[in-house]
Amino acid sequence: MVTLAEVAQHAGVSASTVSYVLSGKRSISATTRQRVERSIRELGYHPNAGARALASSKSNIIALMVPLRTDMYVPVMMEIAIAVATCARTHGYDVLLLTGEEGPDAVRRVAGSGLADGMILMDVELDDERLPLLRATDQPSVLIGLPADTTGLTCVDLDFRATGALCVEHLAKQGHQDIAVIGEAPAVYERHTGFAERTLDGLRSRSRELGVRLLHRPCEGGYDAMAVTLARILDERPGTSGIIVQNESAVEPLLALLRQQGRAVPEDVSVVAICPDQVAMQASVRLTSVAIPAQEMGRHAVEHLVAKLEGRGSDDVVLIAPELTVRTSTGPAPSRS
Amino acid sequence: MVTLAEVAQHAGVSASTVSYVLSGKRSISATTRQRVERSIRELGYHPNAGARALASSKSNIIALMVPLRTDMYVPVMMEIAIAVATCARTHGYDVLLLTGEEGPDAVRRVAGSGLADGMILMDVELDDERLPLLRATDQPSVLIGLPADTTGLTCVDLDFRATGALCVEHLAKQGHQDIAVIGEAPAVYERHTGFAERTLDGLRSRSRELGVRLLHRPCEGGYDAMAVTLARILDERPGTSGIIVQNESAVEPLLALLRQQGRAVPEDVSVVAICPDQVAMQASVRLTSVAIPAQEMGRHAVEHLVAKLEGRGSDDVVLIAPELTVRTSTGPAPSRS
DNA sequence: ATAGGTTGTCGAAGCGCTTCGATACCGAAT
DNA sequence: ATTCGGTATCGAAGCGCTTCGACAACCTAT
Repeated sequence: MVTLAEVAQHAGVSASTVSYVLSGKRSISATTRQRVERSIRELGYHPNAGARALASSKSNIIALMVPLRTDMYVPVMMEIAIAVATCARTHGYDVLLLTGEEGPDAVRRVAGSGLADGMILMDVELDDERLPLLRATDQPSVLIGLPADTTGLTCVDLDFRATGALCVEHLAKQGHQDIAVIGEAPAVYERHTGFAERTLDGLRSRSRELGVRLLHRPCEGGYDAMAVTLARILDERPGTSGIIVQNESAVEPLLALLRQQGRAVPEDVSVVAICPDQVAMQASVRLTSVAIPAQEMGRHAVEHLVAKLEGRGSDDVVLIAPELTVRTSTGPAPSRS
Repeated sequence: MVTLAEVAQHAGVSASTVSYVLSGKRSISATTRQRVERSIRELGYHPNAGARALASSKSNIIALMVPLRTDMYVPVMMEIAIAVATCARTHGYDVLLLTGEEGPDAVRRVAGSGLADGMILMDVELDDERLPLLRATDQPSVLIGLPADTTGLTCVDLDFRATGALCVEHLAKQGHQDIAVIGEAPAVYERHTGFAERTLDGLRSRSRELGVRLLHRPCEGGYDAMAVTLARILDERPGTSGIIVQNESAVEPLLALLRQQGRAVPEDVSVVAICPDQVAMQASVRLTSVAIPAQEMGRHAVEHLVAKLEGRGSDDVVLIAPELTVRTSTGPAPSRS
């Protein structure tokens, strides 16, 4: 293992000079710099992470806390995680993967040990138990998701309220009067995951404004649960001509069931999904959808955190504006006959 | 930030004593130990990761390199990653998330900087460019997946050869004579991802042994591609009564298409999937399947790596035996009429 | 009673790096 | 000629921890 001292000796300079060449924190003459850089290359030098962390009290590591559950939004979570890792690297940071399992303890451990310079939390609940700790330790952090109380916190999320509104608007504009919403599993609403409630809020208030009827039903996802949910919806509101789905694992079952019942999409029923673009495009019908911008969220989170770590950050809430992409699953409402 | 020295002072002992209490590397009297532990608790002491890494030249971090692609086996990858993180924690290790993006450079960087004590590589290709480096730097590592040449490497994977054989066996035993295999996307075979070829190998040799006809077709996944692939298969082998799918994103489209064509599962066609249990159970038909044991693979990988790091490891290849779970998508072959 | 072995504790020497003066040199301004 | 502000470099002091050798204090077998 090559050390700074060896590089210094090889280049005929002092250790501190090499360090300054590396960090650029003091001016170094061009000739010296080149000599040092050459030695670094020739010896294949890599600075030792531990020593660096100790001396500078910065680890250049960002901790990313992902939910332990693997039963929901898996592709989204994965995409965010990868975006975070990739983006962090471009800023010179590595990413430490923490699972939700340890819960608040992980926050304590990471903050206490100086393992990471800051952390990004995913799957934040409305009243998350990690938040008090985060505030108390003033650990630089960014949340992906929106808790109930955001004071003193930096958050990034899709504007789910606007997302809901946008979906209703799109359908209403096409003349749909009776709209059904197939939501996440009941457990999600019970856990108060925020995004689900905000979406619902947007859906409801916009439909009220536009004077369309809205029926919301949570759904476990999967074929059987979807069958039951859909039957109930059509029973209660036979005139339903627009459906909004916010549940990845309900999308394909829904389409299969509609097909099976002889309801054509979009001639008889229009479907709007809130899901990653990939899901919308891979489905058996190209779905009109509002994308969940996983990459963008990951990138934003990292950039905000890095800004904080460099002292130019601020606490604020970034809501990404939703974008609705029209594909072939929505069209004008069938004329009422 | 509380330091070791402060704990020592508070407990009225020397710093080294505290260190030995923490590490257990030398015997400490019960009374002293308790006094120290109390001080640690009272002061809320957390050892500094950087200092520890520097002094002991062990970071207690495992690097996990995940593929950058988010278009394949996402749930499996995620599950493995989470299993790795969770299991690593039980052994006192944290996990550093590296994306495939940096490629071999990441190996160099991590090995050189002492950032991680060892690494786990996912999505290993038959002739992976990271392998030479791994061998050269004798970086402790474990691969998830099987490269062409495993000398000097430790690998963990599902025994895909046996998996293929098992699927054929199950169908053959039920009297199916004409079996179709819907495989991964052509790109996967071109990339020589190993597992696909090994599965195919198992499928082919077992079907030869059992005297059943086998037709293998790669498939992009998604509804449209599946429609084309299925049509071709049924055109070429109208008598096909058993289908084996190894492609998560083809499963649901396949079932939808069969339903649409009036082919009942399992009365007319039996379907066996090679996929995570969750996919098999959430599908519109409970699928008979061979599970991809993501958790187990992650756990194995960590345990092997930890063993290596503690000096009791050995280079070997662990192939996890496949298990076929019979659900409701397979049954006796329809009588030939 | 003495040598020999345990057991429990301490002090000090680093691990490889960053960073803060201090120093030496240069040209420009007085 | 002297002073001043810059620039380029060095030396040394730590960062917080681990670990090794030393050393008391004690127990046991002779």
